[in-house]
Amino acid sequence: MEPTERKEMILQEAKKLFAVKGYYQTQISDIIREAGIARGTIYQYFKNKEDLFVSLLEKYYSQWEKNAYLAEDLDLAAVSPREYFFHRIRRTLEFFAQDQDVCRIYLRMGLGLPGELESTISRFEKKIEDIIVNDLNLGVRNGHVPEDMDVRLVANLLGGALLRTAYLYFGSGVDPDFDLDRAARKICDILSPAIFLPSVP
Amino acid sequence: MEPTERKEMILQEAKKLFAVKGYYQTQISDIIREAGIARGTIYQYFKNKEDLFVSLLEKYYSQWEKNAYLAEDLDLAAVSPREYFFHRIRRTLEFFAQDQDVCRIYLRMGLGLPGELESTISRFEKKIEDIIVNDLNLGVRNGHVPEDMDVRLVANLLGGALLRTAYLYFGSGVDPDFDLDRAARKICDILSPAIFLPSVP
Amino acid sequence: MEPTERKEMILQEAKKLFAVKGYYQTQISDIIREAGIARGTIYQYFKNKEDLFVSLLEKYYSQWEKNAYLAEDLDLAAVSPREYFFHRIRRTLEFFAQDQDVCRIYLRMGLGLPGELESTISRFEKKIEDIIVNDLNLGVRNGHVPEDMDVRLVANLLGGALLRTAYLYFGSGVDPDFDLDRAARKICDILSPAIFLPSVP
Amino acid sequence: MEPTERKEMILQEAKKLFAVKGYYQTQISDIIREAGIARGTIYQYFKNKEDLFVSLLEKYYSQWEKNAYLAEDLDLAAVSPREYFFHRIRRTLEFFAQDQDVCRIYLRMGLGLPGELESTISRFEKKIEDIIVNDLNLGVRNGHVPEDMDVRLVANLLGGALLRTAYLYFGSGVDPDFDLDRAARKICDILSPAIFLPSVP
DNA sequence: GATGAATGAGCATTCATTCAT
DNA sequence: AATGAATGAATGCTCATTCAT
Repeated sequence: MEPTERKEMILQEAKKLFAVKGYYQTQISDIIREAGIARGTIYQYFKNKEDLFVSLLEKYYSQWEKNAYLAEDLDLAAVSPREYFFHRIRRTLEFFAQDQDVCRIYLRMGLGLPGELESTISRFEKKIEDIIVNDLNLGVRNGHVPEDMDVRLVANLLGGALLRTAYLYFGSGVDPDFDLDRAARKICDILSPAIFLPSVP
Repeated sequence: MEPTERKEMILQEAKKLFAVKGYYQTQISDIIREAGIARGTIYQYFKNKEDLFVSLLEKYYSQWEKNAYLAEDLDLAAVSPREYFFHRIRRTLEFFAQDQDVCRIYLRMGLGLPGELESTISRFEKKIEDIIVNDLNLGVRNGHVPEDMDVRLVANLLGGALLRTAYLYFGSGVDPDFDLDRAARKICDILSPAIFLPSVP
Repeated sequence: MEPTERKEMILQEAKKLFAVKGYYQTQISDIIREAGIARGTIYQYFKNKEDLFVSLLEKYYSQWEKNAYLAEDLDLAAVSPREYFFHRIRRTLEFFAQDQDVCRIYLRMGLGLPGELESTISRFEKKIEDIIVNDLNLGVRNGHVPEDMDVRLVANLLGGALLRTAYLYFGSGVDPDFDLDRAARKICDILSPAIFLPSVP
Repeated sequence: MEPTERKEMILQEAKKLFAVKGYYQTQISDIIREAGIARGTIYQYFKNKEDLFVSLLEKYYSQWEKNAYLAEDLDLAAVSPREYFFHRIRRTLEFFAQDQDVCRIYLRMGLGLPGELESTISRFEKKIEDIIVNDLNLGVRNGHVPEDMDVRLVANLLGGALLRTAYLYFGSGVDPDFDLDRAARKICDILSPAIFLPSVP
């Protein structure tokens, strides 16, 4: 086997494991077992475990970067803004669709907490989704939300949007002067057109 | 010190550490040092490290649950759908605003990868944000996007929404029949009203 | 409760635990739980765990000593040697019969190895017993051993005798000049009258 | 060094330590110091401390089993019952003679109680031996016991026999209907021919 | 005397990394 | 380049003992 092939193969096996078990719960022993190589061999290709994981991230990061910027090939003058937006979304989905493992790793879902912890934290995320789904179904029944809405999808869009925003605002320290009402109002104003029928006040 | 106080104090110190260093990189030694207690004391209040972390998650989860459901006290007949939506958002932000550490832990930002890994993966998230910010600024200049838009906020809303959706679709296996175009179109249609001026095609 | 009573009660509970779980596997926590006392109380009556165990041993040792020497009250001139021997045996059995826990502790059966170890070592002792039982049954069938012999009892007598002798000879170092044949012959000569019918060569 | 040799070497060193200090008081640190290996090396050959001890027991158990059953090679028709008995005894002594450590471990003398406990419990065994020795010497002086008797040996035979029998009867619970007199009589009848001169009543 | 929260020395075990072959 | 036995720093956890109340 070519050295390049072998390095690639190790990365492949490591990726699967990291995606499922996360960084800490994936042992070098797991990787060499799956890759069918000797313990020392891994250190011929990677400085250490961290370097192996970074290589993985870098590899897919550069793939994604190429992919993401390709969107700029689009002739802005020729496509409508919505079309341009559509392509951005499509390219992003495309990137993650090619590899569920990369998806899990980049979306921090497989950082590897012991089983119980993982499920406790997932329960929180599931609950948020459920609450939004309930609210949306209520909105549909009351005629405030389009009947044909994919509520599961919208619940994820809204949940993802809100949680990320919370992190933006508070993740690196909470500003004591932060105006909660104003922020909530802004987010509400931005997202409302996406879910409510135009007639809704 | 009361036993309850002491347990609470340990949770406080552990929370700070877990938020900054994550689960694996936070050692029991760190916690006892910060809490100023003896090694064995932690095991008087918690079965083990995992139990301590779960207690933390459960504690804030139940706080959040109370908080989240309180929104249902709102008289649906009395408030407009948008007002209801606003309150949901406000309550969520409120929960995370009270504690940056809880915010980091629940949003899986502090699950603890070694420094280099953490920054590599953050770079990816920052990049996504930047690309969206650029696109939005372009939209502003071209008159497709409201001039007074808080682009940083919207970039986070969009980024969070899209990434979470990607995980929804691909996180637990990629369906070979998945229709990329259709999914992207749906997402685009839902989110477009939130960013484009009504006049944009 | 009187202090003396309380000390006695702790000894009672500790004895039961030590007999079943052994010294190391019996925790102070076990003892205070069974005795229904506080952790610190035990140290009011005993210097430490070791002292508690020693107190236990000493207590029964002195009881046994009294019991054993009482045999000397027997009027040697009045009883036959066999009667005297009988009384010694009876007194010893009597001592152990009064308390199975003391029996287990003194006979080193409950020194507390983790389950697997305990059973591995017991298997060895059971095996020895079985071999002797087999041999004796063979002897009965061949008419060398009395038909009414309690083979299980004799197997234990012989096994206990032999193993203890092995320890006498080799437990504190093996003499290179030790004459195996001579020793085995001596033991055989001593024990043979106890098992074989007088007619056996 | 060959892997097999190394495993063997670790077992050797561990055996010595377990024999002297017992299971609990023998630390992994002791073993690696004596074996001159690194801490982790032990876990390359044994799952854990318990597995190491079990391996030790199993190893010698199987050696003994082979040794014990070899006795059955003896042509029963060709040897007298006493000769057969002699060989059994010889084989058993032979097994323990080869290794004082194995002797101590199997005969539960090295199960490792802290120094003081060990000596307290030994004192009891020594005392029993002394009492029997005294009695036997008395018997010699009175002409009831053969003059050339090895009293120390017989004391150990009798002590071992009696103690083991006590455990047989009471170790796993004391039968309330147990007939002490009858049992003592039986034991007395069995052992008397082994010690008394034929003329003794 | 009694209590039980607090203590911390001590221990088994893990696992990324090395290096002689 | 490949191997895998050996390494040992690092870590979570235990449990007898203490001492302020």
